[in-house]
Amino acid sequence: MRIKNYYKNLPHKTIERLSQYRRALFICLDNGKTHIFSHEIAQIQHITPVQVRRDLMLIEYSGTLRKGYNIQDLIDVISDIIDDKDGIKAAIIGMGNLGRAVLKYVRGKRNKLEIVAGFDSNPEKIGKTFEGIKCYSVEDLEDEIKKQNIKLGILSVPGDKAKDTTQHLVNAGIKGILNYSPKPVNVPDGVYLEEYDMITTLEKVAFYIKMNEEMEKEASKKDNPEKGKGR
Amino acid sequence: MRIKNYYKNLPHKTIERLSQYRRALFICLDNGKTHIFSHEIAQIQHITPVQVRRDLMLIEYSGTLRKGYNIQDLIDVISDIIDDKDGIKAAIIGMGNLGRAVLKYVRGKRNKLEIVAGFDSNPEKIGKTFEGIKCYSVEDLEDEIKKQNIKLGILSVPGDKAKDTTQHLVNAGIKGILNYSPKPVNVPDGVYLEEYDMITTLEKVAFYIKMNEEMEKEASKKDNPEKGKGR
DNA sequence: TTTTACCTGTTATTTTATTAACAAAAATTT
DNA sequence: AAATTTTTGTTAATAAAATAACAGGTAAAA
Ligand SMILES: NC(=O)c1ccc[n+]([C@@H]2O[C@H](COP(=O)([O-])OP(=O)(O)OC[C@H]3O[C@@H](n4cnc5c(N)ncnc54)[C@H](O)[C@@H]3O)[C@@H](O)[C@H]2O)c1
Ligand SMILES: NC(=O)c1ccc[n+]([C@@H]2O[C@H](COP(=O)([O-])OP(=O)(O)OC[C@H]3O[C@@H](n4cnc5c(N)ncnc54)[C@H](O)[C@@H]3O)[C@@H](O)[C@H]2O)c1
Repeated sequence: MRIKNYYKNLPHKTIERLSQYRRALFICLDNGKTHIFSHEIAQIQHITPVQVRRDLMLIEYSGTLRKGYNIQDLIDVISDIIDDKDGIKAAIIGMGNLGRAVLKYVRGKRNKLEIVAGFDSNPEKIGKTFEGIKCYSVEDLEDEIKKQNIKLGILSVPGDKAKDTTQHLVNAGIKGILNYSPKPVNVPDGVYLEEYDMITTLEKVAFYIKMNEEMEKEASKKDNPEKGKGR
Repeated sequence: MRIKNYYKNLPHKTIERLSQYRRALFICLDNGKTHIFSHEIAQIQHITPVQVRRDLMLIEYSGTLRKGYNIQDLIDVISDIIDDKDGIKAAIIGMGNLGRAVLKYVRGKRNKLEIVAGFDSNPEKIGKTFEGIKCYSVEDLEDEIKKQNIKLGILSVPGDKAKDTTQHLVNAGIKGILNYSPKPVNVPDGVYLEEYDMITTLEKVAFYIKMNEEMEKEASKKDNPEKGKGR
């Protein structure tokens, strides 16, 4: 029991990092490497080597002393943990700029996470194929989700449509939603929700830019104290 | 001193939430509301009312008992803290699907965070205008960044161009980078870096979908214990 | 062969973040 | 006018995450 399900107690942050490690490992593999040290992974991910080793300890993966971790092995172990054995099907609702950017980026990258359908309300888009996946009418949303057993919905519709669309997804029995629309939505218990807003990320970067600048200004005042006297 | 700079000690998570609160407050203001309770903000953001009140305590903003917080006031207070007084200019490097989606979304939404230029290597895009902003050649990147005093770079170029482009941004004296390219990049001290990968977010959602399902399966076994005996 | 340098894996400690508990005050009800 | 309800603001307690400390082992160097 413990052996089988230990990953259910993994910290949320570790789950995120495992996905990031795997991405980094794929890149390293492409570059012809076979082994990697914790400090190398750490450098790529901008974290500490201890953090990496601790995460790997939690998933009970061991490397070789002085040789590091076997990249392909580690990819397999991480995949075992974070991927669903049978794969999870996803759909994009709202095939605009963002929806298509997501589709293009994700499509074909992970074999256990497949985008199998798009939905839109615009007649010009309905029936068309984008990156090899078909765009359905939102009117068929509930039916298609059920029929194709789609569990994950990626929401990229305009803000004023977010609430209704979410309701349809929930009605269809969706299991998780990644909401990129500009309005927060609500889901019932049992549906996992994640929301992301680029403006928040941008504002965070802007805030720390401003803070760094102010701290530099203060530091230079200390070097020339006569300049920073008046108060 | 303490009064002037207290926000430098705000937790990182609080900074993120302040941006999210402000977004929610804008929406409420649009809906004609003037006041809001902590539990209402909490409900929108899927967090607890205590979290909200604690954040507001940290920024020393007080509401009115039994009336809640004045929305416009609170927006102003948050803006004072997270916005730069003189505004921060940003540029998008890589005007593809993603770059244009970002541009379209962010453009004009925040008056202290302005996207003022795009850059691309594709001759068909260079010189064109998207959403009212001009697309320059990457060859002019360093010059334009310096000339226009652009401090924030949004990276949405293909992965194999990420490293070089970052170097150019750093050379030009950029202060912060938001990297959406599929390869992690490195920056020197003093440059604030944030990276975001949709696949990581998707994989996280997929992981918790899988976990929820397995937990439900186990729970139903407990209800029909005879079914789940064999080990 | 001994020493040194270099990594891993784990436990202990510290820091950061969240939640709980509760006092105080204003509006509302009885 | 007393009691009740509702909501804020703050301190105290808990939980989650990150970092530090270090033991132990292996390869390479001396
Ligand atoms: N969260 C973020 O970081 C972020 C970033 C960029 C854009 N956005 C937001 O995401 C949304 C999509 O952005 P975009 O640039 O692709 O916009 P867009 O206008 O290009 O695309 C929206 C698409 O949704 C379709 N649509 C409209 N109503 C619909 C409905 N009821 N059901 C299904 N489809 C419907 C439209 O036909 C269109 O194709 C916008 O609301 C935008 O504000 C969010
Ligand atoms: N992090 C994420 O969540 C995420 C999501 C979607 C896409 N992506 C990635 O972001 C990048 C952009 O995605 P997209 O869908 O817009 O791709 P795209 O191909 O539509 O856009 C890339 C743009 O970059 C331009 N470009 C190429 N080399 C350049 C250079 N040296 N300097 C400046 N511009 C250059 C191209 O001309 C093109 O306009 C891709 O690498 C994609 O994999 C990341």
